Amino acid sequence: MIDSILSQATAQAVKELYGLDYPADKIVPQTTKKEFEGNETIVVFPFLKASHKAPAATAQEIGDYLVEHCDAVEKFNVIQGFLNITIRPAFWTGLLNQVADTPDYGFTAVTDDSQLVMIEYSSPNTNKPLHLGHVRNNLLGYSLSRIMHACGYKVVKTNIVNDRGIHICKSMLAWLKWGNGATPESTGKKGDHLIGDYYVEFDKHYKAEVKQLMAERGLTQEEAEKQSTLMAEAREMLRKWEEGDAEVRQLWSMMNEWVYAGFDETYRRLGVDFDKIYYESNTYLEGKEKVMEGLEKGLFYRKEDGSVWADLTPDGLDHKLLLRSDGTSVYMTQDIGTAKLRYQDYPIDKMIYVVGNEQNYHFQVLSLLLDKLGFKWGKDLIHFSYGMVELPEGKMKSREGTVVDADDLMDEMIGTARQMSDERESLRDLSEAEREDVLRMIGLGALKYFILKVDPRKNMTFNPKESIDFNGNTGPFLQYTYARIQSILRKSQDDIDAADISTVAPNDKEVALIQRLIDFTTTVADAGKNYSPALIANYVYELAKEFNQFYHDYSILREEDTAVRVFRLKLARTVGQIIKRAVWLLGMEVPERM
RNA sequence: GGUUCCGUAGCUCAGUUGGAUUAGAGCAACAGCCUUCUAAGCUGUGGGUCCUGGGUUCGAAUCCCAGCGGAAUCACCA
Repeated sequence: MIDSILSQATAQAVKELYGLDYPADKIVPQTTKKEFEGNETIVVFPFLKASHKAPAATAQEIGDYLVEHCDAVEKFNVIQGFLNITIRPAFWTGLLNQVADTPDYGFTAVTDDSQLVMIEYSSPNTNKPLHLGHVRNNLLGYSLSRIMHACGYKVVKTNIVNDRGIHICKSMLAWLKWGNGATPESTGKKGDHLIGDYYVEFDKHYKAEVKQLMAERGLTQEEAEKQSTLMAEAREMLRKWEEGDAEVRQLWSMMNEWVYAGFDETYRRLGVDFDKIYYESNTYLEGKEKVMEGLEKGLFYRKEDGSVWADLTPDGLDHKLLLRSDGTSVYMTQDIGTAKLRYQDYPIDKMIYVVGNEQNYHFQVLSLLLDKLGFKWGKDLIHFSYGMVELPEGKMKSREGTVVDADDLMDEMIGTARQMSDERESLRDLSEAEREDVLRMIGLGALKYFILKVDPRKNMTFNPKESIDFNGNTGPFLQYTYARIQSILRKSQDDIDAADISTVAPNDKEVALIQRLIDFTTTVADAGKNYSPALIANYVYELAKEFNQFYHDYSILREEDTAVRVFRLKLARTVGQIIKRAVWLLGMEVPERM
């Protein structure tokens, strides 16, 4: 808000002084560097062509104009082409009051006219439990949904569960062969882990069989894999499933239910949820119709063997298969089908797919195809593409047992939080349940922040041994800062909102904090525009750090001047409010004490 | 080979619409700070050819071109 005042005033100055129509929104004042006097800086280089004067002289003239015509400006100084403006103190306290009194500060309200954005994330397979890669996906998707909501969108969070296919049949087969009727109840295992175990079991036996075939009959690996009876059985099971074989379907339903129960628990612990869940078993046939429609319209073509293709060479891509020669659908066809159902269910304006960057090509193609097929949001669909999570040794391989399991990871994080808080006194007077809740927030906060602070596009390495830090640029640091602020407020005797702080002249550091609070608005907007939780994460860290550094040497509660004391308390409280709001956008919680 | 993305301190990362002599944090290392609001903190020291080379500009880690290095993808798999 101070920015827009200055932009407007400067635009007006340039217009009157030099007759230049320079758009106000192109003038972006920046916070002045610490080494220089002033609060906001305007760079005057863009105006030199109109002023026909040296940078310093131009800055001087604009500065004079601003002091005269703009209330907010107290004084200024000029260093070359940089106009450093000092804002009147009363303006800062006014701004602080404004932020403090706006409960939904930084957020845009959602109205009936708001656009609707659908965000797809998670999208697990039902043959194994969630791992670290899913965690990144889930946290990004969920945070994104909150950011979009804060930017004024109606948001529908959705999940497409890949509940059918050869991989599930492998688990089913292994369970039949070696399961001895094991259930989650009989084993005490979460359903998703139980199923995951049988998937691994299948792979073990399959590998052994292939190895044996190679040794006994001198086959190549490829030949041996083709002759594997286990794989043949799995395929047969898939065929039966597609036929609707009652027995297979029943087994399939039962095992999937176990998995869903397991997933639900993991999602609940992670703190993510969905508004609408689609199952691939319901959508995988839907796309066919759309493809046939496209074929009739001449958008696609059929080869002699009966397979259907899209020619995307005009768009710089390849030919893409849409229906196999036997008429069955492929991955792409399914996604078209899912899109069709979603479009029937919701008036979607914008669609975001949170899917790993290994599928960049897939979504490029999907976007073109949906556009051709007449989906209005097809062309602009957003593939929120994120990098892989790697271990120090390289990629995670579920078959080699090197995956970091989501449930184990959360347990570990909370365990570490417990260890670290054991010596702390601040939690002593809490009940057992309350303390557990705090530890949960801290452990998960560490995990969430660790993942979200990184630019999503980049691959990231996760070192399980060094695990996740609780010191420095971390979630617990933010939570700590918030908890400390709450502690200060608990101990203060002042009625913060009743006192008048308009007479207080904030010092440089206080001004810097207020400026940062105000920046929250633009940060949220930018995060929404760039789909970047990392932007929020880095903003809130800077805010918390600045607060900690500043308030560390301060004895706020012993400050004698009431107005100054209350001003500082109010500033602290507002910083706390903004931390809480910012962290909410990341799907994190803050404890009142820790 | 084609396409897309990435390359900043020993490590993990900020630096997104080009801006200020000295490019920032955290971790790790070293030196300090707990009878005063929470030490999951604060203060300080050391650590850099911003992958390389050109170009645009008053000004480039940021934009453009070329190259180098890494990742992903280019299936009648999902």
